[in-house]
Amino acid sequence: MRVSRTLDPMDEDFLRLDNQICFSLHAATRAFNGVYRGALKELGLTYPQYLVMLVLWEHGELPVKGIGERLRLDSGTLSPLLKRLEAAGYVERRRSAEDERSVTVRLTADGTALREKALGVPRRIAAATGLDLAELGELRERLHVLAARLDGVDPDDVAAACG
Amino acid sequence: MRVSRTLDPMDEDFLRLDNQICFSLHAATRAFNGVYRGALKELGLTYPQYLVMLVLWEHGELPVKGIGERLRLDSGTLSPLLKRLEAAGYVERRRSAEDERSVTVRLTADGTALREKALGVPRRIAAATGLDLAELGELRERLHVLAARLDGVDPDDVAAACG
DNA sequence: CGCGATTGAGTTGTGCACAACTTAATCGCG
DNA sequence: CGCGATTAAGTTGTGCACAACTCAATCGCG
Repeated sequence: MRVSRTLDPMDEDFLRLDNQICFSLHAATRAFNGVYRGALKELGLTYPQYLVMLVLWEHGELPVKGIGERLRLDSGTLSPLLKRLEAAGYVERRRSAEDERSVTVRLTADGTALREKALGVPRRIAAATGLDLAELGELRERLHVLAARLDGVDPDDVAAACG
Repeated sequence: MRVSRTLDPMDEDFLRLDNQICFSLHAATRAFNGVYRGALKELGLTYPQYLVMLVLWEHGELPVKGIGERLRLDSGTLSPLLKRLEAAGYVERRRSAEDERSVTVRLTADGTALREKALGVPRRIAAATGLDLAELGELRERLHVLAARLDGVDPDDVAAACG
């Protein structure tokens, strides 16, 4: 009963298009990472570390779980990353008093001060894209919708249909 | 002399927008990866391995360098990845006769056969995005332009302007 | 209250990305 | 031809993403 699907000549086109789309996304992300890498080197931050700092600059202080919710990252990724940010002197981690399971991450003076040096980064990145603010905003919106849609997909659905 | 730049109130807006854009791109890529992960599990492939297989299904046989050029990946990434694809029985690697520096990667019978099972994947992914072919094509084009633009940027330019 | 279920953080193991490096083969210029 | 420069692949080391797991603290229901 699934023969009609796997023999569909459209699938050939999909495979070709897929080649281009998934590669484009992959390549765009890595290109972005590369440009950020250059911009962030002087701050001593990697790109994911910069994301965490952005969140902390906005919220001041958050539990690890709160950072993870905002960046969709789990403790397996955040724990070592935060340990490195702490070693760099940009954040402090302290066990919460109310809930001993929770760890609160707070900016140090150095971490707060780093924001001043980071202010120039986004403008430079935006310039490198060659897009104006409106176009960047639209791209952001599209990617946001796409990510939300994909995050809502049941993995088993996709797996089941591709067996 | 750079005070006039770092005090520009626009930089505050850029930092906020940047927060959203770079996060959106990051999140979209990881969401895509997640959906592919589910779809590719039954094929025994990771997403980057799938990209390599797509290239090989199209070209049949390529030197490592040729794969790297098409996917913008270096030997540090490809060598171990190809070793795993070889261990899985999907490709063969053989030292080129004409140029002993080069290694030719070729599909095995299993690797070629795997394409049939992969044909159903992209359709399923496309469905998960909720976008039609035209929209996907447009997204691909935008990302392609963006990546090309960012790849062309001199890293030192960006670094210099963010000191 | 007491105990099983849940939750938050961390650890371990695998794979990818990339920088910096090594090694061996080829190229090309004098 | 000979030798320094370049090139292809591979290795090493760091950091991220994620799955699967541990452990301790908290929750919540009987």
